[in-house]
Amino acid sequence: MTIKDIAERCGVSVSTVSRVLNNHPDVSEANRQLVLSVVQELHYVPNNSARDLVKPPSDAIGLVVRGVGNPFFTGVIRAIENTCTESGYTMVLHQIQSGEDELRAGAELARSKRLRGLILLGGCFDYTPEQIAALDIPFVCCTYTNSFGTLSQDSYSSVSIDDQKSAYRAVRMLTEHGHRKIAVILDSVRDHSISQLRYRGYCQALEDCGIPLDPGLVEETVTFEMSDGYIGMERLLARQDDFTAVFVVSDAMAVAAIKALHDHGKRVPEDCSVVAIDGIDMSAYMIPTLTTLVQPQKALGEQSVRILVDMINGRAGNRHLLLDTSFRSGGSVCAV
Amino acid sequence: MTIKDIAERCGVSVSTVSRVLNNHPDVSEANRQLVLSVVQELHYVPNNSARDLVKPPSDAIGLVVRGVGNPFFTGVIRAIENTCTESGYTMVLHQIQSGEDELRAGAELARSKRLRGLILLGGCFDYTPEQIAALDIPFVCCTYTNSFGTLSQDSYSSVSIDDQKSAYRAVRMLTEHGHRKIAVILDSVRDHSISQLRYRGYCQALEDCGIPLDPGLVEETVTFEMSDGYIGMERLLARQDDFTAVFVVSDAMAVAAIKALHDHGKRVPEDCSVVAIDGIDMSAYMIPTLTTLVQPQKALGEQSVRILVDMINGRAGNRHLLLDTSFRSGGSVCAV
DNA sequence: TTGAAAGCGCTAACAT
DNA sequence: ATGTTAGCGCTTTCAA
Repeated sequence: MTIKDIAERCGVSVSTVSRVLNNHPDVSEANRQLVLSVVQELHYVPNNSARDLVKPPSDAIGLVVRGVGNPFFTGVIRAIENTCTESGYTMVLHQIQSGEDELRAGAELARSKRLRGLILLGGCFDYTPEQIAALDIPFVCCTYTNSFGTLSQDSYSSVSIDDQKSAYRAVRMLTEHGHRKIAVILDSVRDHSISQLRYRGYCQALEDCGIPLDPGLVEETVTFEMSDGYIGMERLLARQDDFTAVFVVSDAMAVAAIKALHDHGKRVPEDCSVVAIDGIDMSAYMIPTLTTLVQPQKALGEQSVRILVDMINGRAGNRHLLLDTSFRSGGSVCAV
Repeated sequence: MTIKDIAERCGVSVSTVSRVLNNHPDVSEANRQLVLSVVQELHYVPNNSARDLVKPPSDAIGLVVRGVGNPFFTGVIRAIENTCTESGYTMVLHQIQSGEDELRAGAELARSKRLRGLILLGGCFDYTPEQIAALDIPFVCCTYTNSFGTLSQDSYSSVSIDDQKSAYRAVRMLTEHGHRKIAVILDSVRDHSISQLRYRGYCQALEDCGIPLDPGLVEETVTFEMSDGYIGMERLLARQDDFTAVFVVSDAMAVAAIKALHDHGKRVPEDCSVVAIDGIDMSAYMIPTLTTLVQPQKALGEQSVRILVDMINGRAGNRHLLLDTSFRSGGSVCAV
């Protein structure tokens, strides 16, 4: 079932059919109706691959996401979608697996869909110049930067928070509440991940307060999943339970950690204060509300699109935006 | 940068380049290496649209999702992805907006990607035969059925729970705990949505228990968002607060409703019991744990793929699977 | 082992 | 207003 079948059935040429399908003006009303009715009747659906192949660069912006299910991404994706639409662009979302290479995926998407620009969500922190060489359209790293890579600042754009600083703030907030025994839960501290950056902030805060780093209070989990937040806390408690506060690398894991504390007879915040970073919707509905440093999801998405659109239009080059987290004071933290 | 550029640069024909790119055996090792190195050097990336256009039906299964951010979908998507891979198929995820037509999107995806089958997640409950006519590949509705439509059973497949029955079970569980004043929070009860089905179960349960339906206890929200769970509960409380239990249409909204109860000085479950349907990850980490009827996310995804694969292989025709929800007893419900 | 050429479905000149 | 035709980038016969 192609445009040709429709044309034959109507007794017109493929161009006429194409014109009708694309709302071109130069078609007689009679033919327009005829084509439309046959399209209906035969249940014709266009082949977008063929269209993509032949159409000039559309006004499409690609969004490559690793893990659409990540609750923190939800708000960011929505903001990106809305801002794209407002700016007259179409967003094409492409989800990739944990093992996949987002740059490769992005490059393929760019070619196929003739994208004008690309936004990467949940990518790696350590690109090399060769890796991004295949990308011949502007792109922006959303919610992360090339902290561990060798990219020059002017070869890519990014919109993110300062992860190390935010973690620092979170932990300092705890020390200001008199906490000295502060545990931390995160996934690997040495794989160039977001955890590594946030761990740095944790260490820095302790150091600035003259608190020695206690390896027994550092819990490294296998994954970033909620379940590992729970397990991590259990392992922490099994090892030593004299900490009065814990900094968890993400809201989701913090929620699970709080549950683990509760299940082991510890009250939050009386027996243990909990602070995290992210500010996902759900954590605001916890009882007590999770105290956390909220990433500006909406702004992260919006600014990513704005920077990209500016680049597409040649109005500006690569830029890097470091957005501030906002402190959401919940009930999960109290003074010692 | 096309395959032609590579060919010219290498001094070979496009066919040779294509062979290398597709790992065909009949290429001399020398040429293979040459092509590969030039591909590297020029950062060539293939155009998938052109590939899709010319390749025979791949082993790809399409997944059209309305709202990837929906936490309930997360587990289902993961199961679908895993089962596709296990079965030797590739999953292609396509996210659509609330206003978009999932059947149309599915049909386009099917043509473009030469899909073998389609899975719809979060679609409408009221298709007509004409609407599905454009779909010339097998498809299965995942987590919903055509309850309000006019499709014949053998014209489509589905894997879902019995929403009405599950709601009935949830409410009966409350009545068995002695509750008579039972409120309900859901989005529109008359838009052919999942809420309408679950509302029916609620009404049926009340009727079977001889409890008259009190319109003041029925709270219809505008959206399915968490925030509306909170607002819904507030409106309910403002209207009359003598109910001892509430049935909420989804876990996410229930979590928010519990927060609203708490913020208004009501304890859960002592002052008000709460039960929901879904069983998202997060609700298991609530304090108290949310009592809910858990949808078998993994099975929903797995079975959808199995049915689809059976159809693709001609091993079976359209089927309908009604999976059971499992009761998760949390701490959000107690006897009057 | 290689290359030439047809054609996938579609759009957009260009011609009429 | 309509038809003819040349590609878009790629894979795959078919010949050599």
